[in-house]
Amino acid sequence: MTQPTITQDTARQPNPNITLYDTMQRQKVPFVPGTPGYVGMYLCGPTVYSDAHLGHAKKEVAFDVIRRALTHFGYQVRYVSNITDVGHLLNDADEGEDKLQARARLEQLEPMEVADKYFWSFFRDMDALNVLRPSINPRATGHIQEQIKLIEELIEKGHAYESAGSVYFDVRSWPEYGKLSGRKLDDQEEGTREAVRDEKRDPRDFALWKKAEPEHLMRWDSPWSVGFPGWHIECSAMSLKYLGEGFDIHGGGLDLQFPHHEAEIAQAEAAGHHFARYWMHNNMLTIGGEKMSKSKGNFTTIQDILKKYDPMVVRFLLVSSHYRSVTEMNEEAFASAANGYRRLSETLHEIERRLKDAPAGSDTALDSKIAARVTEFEDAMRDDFNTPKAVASLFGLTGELNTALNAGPVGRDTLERARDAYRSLGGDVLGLFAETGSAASVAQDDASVIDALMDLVLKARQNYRLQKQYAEADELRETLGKAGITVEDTKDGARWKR
RNA sequence: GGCGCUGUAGCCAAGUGGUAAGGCAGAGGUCUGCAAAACCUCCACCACCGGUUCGAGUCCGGUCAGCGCCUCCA
Repeated sequence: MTQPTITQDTARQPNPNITLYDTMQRQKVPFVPGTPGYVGMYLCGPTVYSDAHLGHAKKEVAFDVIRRALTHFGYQVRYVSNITDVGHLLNDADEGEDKLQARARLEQLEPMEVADKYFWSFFRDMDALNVLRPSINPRATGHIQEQIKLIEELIEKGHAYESAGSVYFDVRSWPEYGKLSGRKLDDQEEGTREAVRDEKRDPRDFALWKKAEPEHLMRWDSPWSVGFPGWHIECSAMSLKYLGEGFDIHGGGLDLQFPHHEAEIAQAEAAGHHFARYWMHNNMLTIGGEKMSKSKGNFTTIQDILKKYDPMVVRFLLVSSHYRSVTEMNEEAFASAANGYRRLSETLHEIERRLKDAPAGSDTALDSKIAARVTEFEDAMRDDFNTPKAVASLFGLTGELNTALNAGPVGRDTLERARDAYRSLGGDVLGLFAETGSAASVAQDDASVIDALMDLVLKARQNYRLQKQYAEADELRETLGKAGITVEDTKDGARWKR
């Protein structure tokens, strides 16, 4: 899998006037990074205890596109996304077996084997979807010391307390708790079971450190007990470690807004740190109007969908809706995406074919159309990363180019501008047009053999056609079709594709 | 119950008060030996009822329907 090259256009202004929707302020605001020219962003990554599904794909692709767009506009981006490999509890009642351990028992593996198994499968899926790897990919189990240190700071400042070997955040000591999600403490239900409630000063206090039960496998030494860190503390500790005080963007799924992100903020700020300056949340992926989720069981894993559709089609479908909108998935949506995406990529491929043998010169009228579409695309992305609008610009460009290509030869300079527009906007920014299909998997040697054979076959067919022996010509076309090869007759002769 | 969101054509999906982007599917056409591809044309009383306004999908109020969070979740 080749990672796309991000080209930096030094002529671009360092301030591209990007606006984004900040969940904390509940409105679109101008994006101004803390350090001019640089962006630090953190994305809550997966808990590696099962295969990723399409909901995870929406989140990963959404923030990947944001990262790519920021890079496109000239920022240097440090993208940190964690791996949660500590087995947190099955529910927030602070009781019971952890998710990793449960899975390990099921698969007859050590908890860390489970974590690594799904760690690798996660990146296999993300690579297929052309999601760029994080700049830094910290694992929670590798940062126990940092988490303990943050907990100590919180105890020292009077915002956390130890109880029976566990440590809890004291929500009543931090009035700002709830500011991200707009909740008041009194509104919240109490979800904790009786036994644990006794350990807490307030039922809404959440765990920073949990004392391990004897049967709990993942455990570390700490000043309070042999145990494991709470659910929320890793993200506070690791984002601050790798991005520093007051980093720019914190992202995640809308369903993490409360309690996870709320807790992250409280932990960091109560300890005296400056936390994220902008909060961005992607909306959910739905199926039949309902959120796709592990617990509902209505999920499709990325692995399963890739058996049916090209990963670029999946990605195209995801960027066809806005990251803050719900994305509805069904068979018709996938089929629609497959057909639409094919039209875009076929045009790009036709341009690249023509470039092999293009006349010198350029078409100034077409050049200005291309330039207008590039501007249109970039304006859409500047406006809170409006990918559906940006995709519409690509379709506009595609129609204009196909009209010109149908009309006759197009000059090399113009073809190169067109190709660069596709590769830069559709490729580098939206992450499309990565060659991952069967065509890319054919070895180079085989490809040249196939090319030679196809030249021969098409020449024979052309002879039949010239002699008006259409039955024979059509039979050749049908036979090739059954082998997965499409033959199309054009003004410039026949062409084929797999 | 509390907080919040959404309802735009058969499907997916944008939309910053000024006569509804885009894609897919569908219909007709151009091109072609026929196909295919491409291109052109056509295809929406914006859930409902009030209100504000010269003007509302867009703002306000209400009704209905659906969804999310408040428990693990992306």
